[in-house]
Parts: sequence; structure tokens; C-alpha cells
Amino acid sequence: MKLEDAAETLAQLGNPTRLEVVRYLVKSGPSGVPVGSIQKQLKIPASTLTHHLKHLKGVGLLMQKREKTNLWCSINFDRLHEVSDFLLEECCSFSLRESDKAKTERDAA
Amino acid sequence: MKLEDAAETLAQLGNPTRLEVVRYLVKSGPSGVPVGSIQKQLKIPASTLTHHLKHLKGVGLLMQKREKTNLWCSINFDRLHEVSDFLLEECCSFSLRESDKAKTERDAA
DNA sequence: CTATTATTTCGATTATACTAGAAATATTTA
DNA sequence: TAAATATTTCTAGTATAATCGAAATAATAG
Repeated sequence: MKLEDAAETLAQLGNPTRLEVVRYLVKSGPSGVPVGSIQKQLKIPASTLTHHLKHLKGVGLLMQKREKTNLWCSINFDRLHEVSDFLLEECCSFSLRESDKAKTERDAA
Repeated sequence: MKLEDAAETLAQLGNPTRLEVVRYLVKSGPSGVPVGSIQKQLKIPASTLTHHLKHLKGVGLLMQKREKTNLWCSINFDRLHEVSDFLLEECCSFSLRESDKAKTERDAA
């Protein structure tokens, strides 16, 4: 995952309203929930919700599928994993390379 | 970790410049690097860097420690884990509870 | 004390995001 | 076709963030 994409995705997760939606979607599982259910449950004005869903969709965190009048929303678990991997991968890969510290310092100086 | 705190931390990670700094700090390990090294290495204007470091410190991702004229910066690995845990915990806890889907739907309706 | 190096504060510009009401558009059901 | 429900678009106000040059402030070394 490219840094720019990771940053953009993290930025979208970094809004309280959106993160609440994401958490709700995660709990709702792969089958998802209709937009209206999110709206009622989390008490978010419809237009505001649409706005945020568009953002989440934009970074690939949200998948949507129409069925009758309802638009079902579900989280893209793979995407969620990609982002957290971006943070942790670097993190854990380091822990094994304490020895490279000196070099890193030298390069930066 | 509270949702608001997670959101705030994710938001800080969601800036390309800041994420680049974080990645650099992660690679630099627990001993950290001086502000000036980050600045030279990533070619970020000093004032811009200070600005971003303040943000990272504000959400507890950055630890700083003075030594002579240099201010050494290091990442707070625990904090980084807390955030990614916030995302994944919910994620994985769900996967085991496919059976609750129906209930979730009922509640929302 | 002066010079040097490191970091921060100030100030200003520019851009972008959050929010939500009202109206518009779909889609289904009667 | 009309009524009902679901979702989106439009529009606009408000706030907050990113950026960086120039000047100011440490902190040390000579």
C-alpha cells in the first residue's frame, strides 16, 4: 500500500462520525445494513450520512449493493486490514532490526 | 480506547507529511532521531516539521527527549498498537459472531 | 561574550472539510 | 397514477488545517 493511499484512508477513518459508522458496519458484518438503518441507529442526518459514506466509498472502505429501495452498506474488511498492516508492518519489522539504528543515524546526519 | 481518541489519532496519522514522519520514526526505532535529522532526510521545512511534531505529540504518538542542543524524537509504539487494535479488534471479534447478524438487523429497523 | 547550530514562534495565505436543511430524485406498493 | 419510503443533490455557513518564510529563542562550543 502506498503511503499516500494509506494517509488518505487513515484521514477518512479519522473523523468521529465516520469512525462511528465504520464501527457500526464492522459490527454488522459482511451482509451489511441499509443506509437508513445506520441513519436511525446513529442518529445522523441523512445528507450528512450520505456525505460520509461517499468518503468511505472513495477510499474503498465501503461496499454498497442495492436491493429494492434499500442500499445495503458493508465494510471492506480487506481494506481495513491493509491500513492497519501499513502501520504495524513497519512497526514490527523494525523490532527485529535494532542493529540498524546506528546506520540510520549516520545516514541522516 | 475511546472512539473520539481513536478518531483524533487516526486523523493525525492521516496527513501524508505526518505519516511519512511516523514511518521514518518507526524505522529509526526506540532510540529515535533528532528533529534536524528528520528535517534533512525528509526535506521538510523546519517550521512545518515543528508544526506536525506538535500534532503527533498531542495524540501521544511522539516522545521527545532533549540531549545537548538536539531534541530526540521517537515513536510511541504502544500508542500505534492501540490505534490499530481499535480497528482490528472490532473487526476480528465480529468474524466469530456471524450468528448475531440477524439481531443487529432487527435492532436497527 | 560571540558565533554557531538547533528548534520554535509568529503571521499570513490558501485550501479543504464538516455539518445539515430543503428540495429533488428514485423506487416500490396500493 | 398517487402515496410512501429511501437516498441523494444542492447550497451555504462555519471552522479548522497545511504550508512555509522570516524572525526569535535556546543551547552549546570556542
